Amino acid sequence: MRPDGRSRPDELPAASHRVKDEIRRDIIFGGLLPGTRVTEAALARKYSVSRVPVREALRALEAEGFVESKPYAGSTVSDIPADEADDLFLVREALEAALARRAARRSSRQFTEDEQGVEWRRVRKDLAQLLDEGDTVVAGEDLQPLPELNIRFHLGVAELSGSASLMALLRQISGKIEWLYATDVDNRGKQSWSEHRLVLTAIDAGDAAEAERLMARHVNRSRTGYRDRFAGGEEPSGEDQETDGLQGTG
Amino acid sequence: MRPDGRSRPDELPAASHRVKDEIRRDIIFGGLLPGTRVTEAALARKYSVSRVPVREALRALEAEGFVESKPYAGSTVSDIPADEADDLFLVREALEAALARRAARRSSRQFTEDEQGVEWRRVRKDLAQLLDEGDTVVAGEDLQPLPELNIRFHLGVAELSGSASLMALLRQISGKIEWLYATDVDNRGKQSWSEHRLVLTAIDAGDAAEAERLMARHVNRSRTGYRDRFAGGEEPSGEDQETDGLQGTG
DNA sequence: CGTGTCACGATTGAATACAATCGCACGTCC
DNA sequence: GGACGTGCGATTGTATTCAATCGTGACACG
Repeated sequence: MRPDGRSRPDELPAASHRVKDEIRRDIIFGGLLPGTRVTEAALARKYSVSRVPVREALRALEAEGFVESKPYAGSTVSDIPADEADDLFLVREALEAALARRAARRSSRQFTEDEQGVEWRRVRKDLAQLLDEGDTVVAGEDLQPLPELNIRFHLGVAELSGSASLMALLRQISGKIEWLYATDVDNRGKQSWSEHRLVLTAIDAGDAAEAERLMARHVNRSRTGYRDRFAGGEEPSGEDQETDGLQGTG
Repeated sequence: MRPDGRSRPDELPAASHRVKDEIRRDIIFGGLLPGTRVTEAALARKYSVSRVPVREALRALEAEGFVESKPYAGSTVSDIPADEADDLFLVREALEAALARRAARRSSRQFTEDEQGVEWRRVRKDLAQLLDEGDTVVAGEDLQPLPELNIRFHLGVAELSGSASLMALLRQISGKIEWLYATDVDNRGKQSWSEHRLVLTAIDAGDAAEAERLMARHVNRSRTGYRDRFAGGEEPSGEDQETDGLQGTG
């Protein structure tokens, strides 16, 4: 599934893209904390490239919202206000529900038309391996690799959906969320991971409605889990119905 | 409100950013059709800069999903499959509902703390002018400038929300949607625009729930309008409830 | 002592120069 | 005649170089 971002196996990652992924990874998991200023020269030295690919990476990350830049003032790692977490989760729920639904629908169509089916099967196979890998981690002590596996799973489902636009959106949102509470993996990790297999099963069965429902529930549980743990119910935004529910007047 | 992206009035746009906005604008409104290959040299000539800022702009637009690049193969304007439209609308609804709610909540707090209130008032004032401008356009014959005004309004609300992350998400989604059916402005334009004033009124009143509801309804009407006009009900995704509705089990 | 000005180092923005890669037409060989 | 290898033009990727700007600290002045 190549959850690293690019999907073609034949393309060697240009330094610009490689650096971009590295920096983003450092931001989400590693030590690059919000607010820290990152200079192009330092990044260039760190990744053994010139400043040009670093600049391109920073522009891309700026568009993704992971860094903020001002002309002639440099770039700093942007910080996520914790009070945005709940909203991010709400958006993510709508997004991932759509992705799971599309993936399931595509799965049921995949057997007839053999076009690009090889690609689909490859991603599906990688996802299976990913699930097993995650199970091994969950069974062990050190849950530290779980957040990254989590992102890779969700991006894998997104890739199954076949929608590049929606997948790009997910990369932003899931990255931000994982970034927000990678520390909480000890609590939600085990149960949350087990839900992934359910979602994938529904996708395999081609049950779009079920896949959508399970994924929405999965994300929603993460949201409430996060809120109960960190925010402590600070956002009385209508709580459990994330949209108004009355519609169709148009 | 400076819906062009940068919010500080004191910063002069770097060529990289300027070119980025220009290209994106050309993609959404202008003549850059999906699938067309764009070479760096041509863009550099067109905007009278060197290739470097063009490359940075392309990397940013690639991250935003407006162009696709492969190493040593160049960049092409990405195309939005029409069948993603409905999902984009669903995500946008959740996103804009959150943005409107945040804006309203922030509005009610704005009078006490005078911090950055000047910024808020500036954006609010620009929005008022924008509404009037749009009304003038709607009253006239040529509705062509309406899509851009539409984006600017929604980005303005996003700016009122105070959340940079969510605003970045909106820039992608709203751009894509406006890109999808800027042609349909003749149909939905007039009524859709009138709804903007309602939303802004609710925000001014600080009524978070009402602002959220109105914005969600506004986006939802756009969605159904688009679906009835273009897709013709090809997506039986549960229709009018965009999420499962059962939650809170976690 | 506070304040405004200015010069300098550091850093970013952009342009030019060079290297690497791809697509394609041409030619050769079977 | 067709398949395959090759050379060249075009384009992208990267490095180097230079220009523009910002922040800061010293210093003179009121």
